[in-house]
Amino acid sequence: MPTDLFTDPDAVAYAVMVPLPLPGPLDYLSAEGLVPGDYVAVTVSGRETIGVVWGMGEGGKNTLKPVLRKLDLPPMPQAMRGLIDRAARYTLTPPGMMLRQATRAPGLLETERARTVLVQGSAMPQQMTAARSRVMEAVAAESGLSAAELARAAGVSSGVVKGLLAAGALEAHAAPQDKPPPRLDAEHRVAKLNAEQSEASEAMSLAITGGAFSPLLLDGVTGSGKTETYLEAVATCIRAGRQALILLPEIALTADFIRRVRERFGAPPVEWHSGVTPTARRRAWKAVARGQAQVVAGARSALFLPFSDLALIVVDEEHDQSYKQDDVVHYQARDIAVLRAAQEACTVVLASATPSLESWINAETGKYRRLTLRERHGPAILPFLSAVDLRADPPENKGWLSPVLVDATRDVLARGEQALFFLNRRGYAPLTLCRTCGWRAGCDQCSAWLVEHRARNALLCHQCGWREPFPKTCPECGKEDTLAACGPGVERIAEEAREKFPLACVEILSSDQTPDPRVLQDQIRNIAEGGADIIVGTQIVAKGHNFPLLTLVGVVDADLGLAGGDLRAAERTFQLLNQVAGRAGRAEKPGRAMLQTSQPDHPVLRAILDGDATRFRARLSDERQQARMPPYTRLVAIIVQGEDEEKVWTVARDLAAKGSILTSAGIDLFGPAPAPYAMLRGKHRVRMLLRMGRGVDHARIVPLWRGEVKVPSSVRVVFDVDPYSFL
DNA sequence: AGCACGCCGACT
DNA sequence: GTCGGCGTGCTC
Repeated sequence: MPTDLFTDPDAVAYAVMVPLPLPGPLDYLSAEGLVPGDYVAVTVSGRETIGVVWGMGEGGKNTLKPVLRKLDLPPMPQAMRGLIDRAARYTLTPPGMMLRQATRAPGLLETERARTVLVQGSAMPQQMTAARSRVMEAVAAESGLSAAELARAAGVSSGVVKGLLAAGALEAHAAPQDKPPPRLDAEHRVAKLNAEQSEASEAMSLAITGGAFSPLLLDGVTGSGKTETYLEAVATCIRAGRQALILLPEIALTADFIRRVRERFGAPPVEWHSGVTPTARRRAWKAVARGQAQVVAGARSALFLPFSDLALIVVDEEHDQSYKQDDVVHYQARDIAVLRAAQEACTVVLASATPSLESWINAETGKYRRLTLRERHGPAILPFLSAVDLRADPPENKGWLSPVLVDATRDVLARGEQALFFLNRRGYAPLTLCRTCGWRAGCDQCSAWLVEHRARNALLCHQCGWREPFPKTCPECGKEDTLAACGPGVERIAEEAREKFPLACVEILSSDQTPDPRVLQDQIRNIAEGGADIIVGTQIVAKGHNFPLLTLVGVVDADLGLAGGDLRAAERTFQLLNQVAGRAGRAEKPGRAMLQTSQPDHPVLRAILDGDATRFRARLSDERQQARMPPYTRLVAIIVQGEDEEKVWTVARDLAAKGSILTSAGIDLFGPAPAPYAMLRGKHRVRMLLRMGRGVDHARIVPLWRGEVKVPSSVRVVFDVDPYSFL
């Protein structure tokens, strides 16, 4: 790097985006003739960071710092830079934080070590022994192997390889250290599709080869074979030599799914999720950037991988809540997937048995093309659904399982089949109180009750993770044996199940049973294979796994999700209960699902029982339109938070005082009001909500408004565009 | 996001 | 008299 860069006639200023929460790119000097998309190393406040050239900078300044070096990585394509700009603008996030999502791989700044690989040489060996010809076959079959790997692949000693190298039959070459992922074969095992599936898969393939932005909604009932249908579209991408991305909710990214891809294409996809090790992460990122990764199966963060030639994005279980990221950056991966497909001019398939209202409306209005799978694959039929009216059939004293459900369970167990009791509530009891003085166990740091986990003899805060031993006496009045558990969690239902069915093996399936997802997978597999008679589970049982012996699902409290009055409560309950009910009878045996409820006439429960999803969504859609709610309008949720309650309220009130900026632009402002969790992890939280027509340019108005108020750094104002959580 | 600079409490 | 708490402000 020349020290006289300021006087170098070739030195040019470049705008470089860095992965930091800055309002825009920073300017640096370089004489290397960089182009937009080039990855570079720069210093920010004295620290070396990765950056991406975003455009030309403002020249003429003598104070600019130099670009340290250009990195040896394929440049970030224009489509990806466009995605980052647009996603940042829409979500009211600094663009650098979006870039951060796209550069989250270790070792990008380091120069990659070379490794020596062997290729076929020009000379022929004088003597061709059996061992030697095996080596030559192996080198022809798979390229990019080191000497040791080649010897292994051919089943010979390293001496044979060395001999061939000396004879010139093999030649050594320098290659990047990271081996490309195994090749997938589109013809490995082509699936036999039924008429409906073929039609859908052909429509997808046509869209892919068409080379234009095509959003598709694959609406297929549980068990209709959505996965094998879209995998045929993935095959089309592979045949075209292009790339495909399959997004799954983190929890559905299991060995089971990877196995299906391997069976179809003869090799596994590149994986990208929180469980991937740093080395594998670096390899995956580079393989994607170099166009070597043909198929990536990943969680929502995989959307920000630097694909060089993306032809298809599949968003499986597109309705799933976990696509909404709500930590550092707030975004809805399903929406970003559509945005990315628009940038790449490629196909995006949103697949679900219970599509989200947003996607359903987009299909109704023709924005998305709908592909429907109505037939359930194979012999399995949809479960028989019924409501148990808890007012007419109440559980006996101190229980939560009604006699009707208990009887049905007895029949199922007598046939050697499995029953599942579903309750979306971890722990033993959601509330503990003292019968003498009325004390309730609450978290000091959050406005939430502590949940009793009896197996661990502890009280836990489900918001911040606080844990304390279960008290022997009441902390308030000091009396013994006065603490009462109120309401059920899965542990308590399991206890009741063990009392009612002492001979049955009862297992709890809940995310907190084990911290290791692999152990959990093993546990699920063991249970699915008959390791339990009765399963008591939270919503993790709803996601993807097959339980072939399961023929009865009892939903302990079908009303649970309906309370709380949040926008999507009805929709979410509908999706969850539908999926849980769909767990029953997936193999040869017909199943039934019983929903315990005290409001059997509630429209959501009626819709589930009738199985008429279309009418349900039409009704929901009307309601939203009447109430001027999404997707007919856009919401922006705002949380003002900080440790100092007074400062938090001052900021909130100052923002509200400048509300005329919003109202004159056609934006309604609600609040400020204390958030439902008014305190979380020791931070006070005040909420505001903005509502506007879909045509309002929130990305222009909202920052303008926010800029009018001076916010001390001890208070944070967090924006959540299209919020899902209202806590 | 890090990180350095800057004013007010309990200590060798 | 100092060491250090984290509030505030900056990064081309």
